[in-house]
Amino acid sequence: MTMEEGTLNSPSRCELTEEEYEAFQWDTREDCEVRQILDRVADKWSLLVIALLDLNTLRFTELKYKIDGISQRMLTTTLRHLERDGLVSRTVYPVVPPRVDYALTPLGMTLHKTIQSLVTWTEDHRSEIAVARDQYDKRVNA
Amino acid sequence: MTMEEGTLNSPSRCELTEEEYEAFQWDTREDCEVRQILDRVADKWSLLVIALLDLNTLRFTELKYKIDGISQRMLTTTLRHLERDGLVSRTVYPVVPPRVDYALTPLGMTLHKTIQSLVTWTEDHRSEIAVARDQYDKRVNA
DNA sequence: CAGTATCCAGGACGATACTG
DNA sequence: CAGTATCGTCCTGGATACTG
Repeated sequence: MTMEEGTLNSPSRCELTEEEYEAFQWDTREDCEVRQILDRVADKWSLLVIALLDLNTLRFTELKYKIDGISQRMLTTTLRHLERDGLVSRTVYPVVPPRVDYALTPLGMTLHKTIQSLVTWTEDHRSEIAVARDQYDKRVNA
Repeated sequence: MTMEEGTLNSPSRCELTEEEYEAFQWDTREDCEVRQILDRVADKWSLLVIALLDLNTLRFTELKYKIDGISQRMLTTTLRHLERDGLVSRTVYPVVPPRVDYALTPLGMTLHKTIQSLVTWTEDHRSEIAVARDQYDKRVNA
């Protein structure tokens, strides 16, 4: 297993020999590129915006309406970030009143499967998590 | 397609007829269970802790050492949250000096594939993202 | 409609000191 | 070693008001 450069992309433990395992080290440096991108993608609002835009192109107000609890400011910020990263495209129509459409770029679309997997996991295990929380709280308050 | 209750788990657009698509609506309510869990799992530090523990059991200090930039306080907080959600187990050995091992629970282990998919995506596309950022910055500064 | 600008509160977070 | 406790800061993010 070559490891020219540190990486967050790790094999599962069982795929490694004892030696390989010992040698393996993640790159968790705060300034590393992967962590910066992860922070962006794994962001609370980004996740929701991407998932919604994967369903279809939406206007600013439509997004704001569909995402409960997001403020105008945070929606703007989130969209700018995603646009900067090339995940979302912004199309302005020169009409009055203004119309701006947001859509996923091809790059953004490649995230669908990944995000879906995260959401699916959450839905599949939410009851287990609820149980775990109850037990934990009981243990602590006892 | 039945939709007894709103859900974040959405099909891809192409899988829907026009009608189904119109009827489809996510549950993005702020207080919905799925969003709460997502916020936990998609958290910056949680992601790193889970991925590291997936490689092997670690002690408190080992985790702190391996995760660049995390403070003692945040590590403790993150671990407590993950423990509460039943993703991480905490084992205390009654020795001096104390020894506490953290490991993924079976539930936590089921997250491996998902998180891995996220990290892999990030690594696969980081150059594209870097290019997009450069272009965006140039456009804005022009 | 689709933002930008400004202000401000609250929580996240780091630093530090202390303990079983 | 593995925390807890406390304090102070910074920054996220909400509320509000204004504009092309």
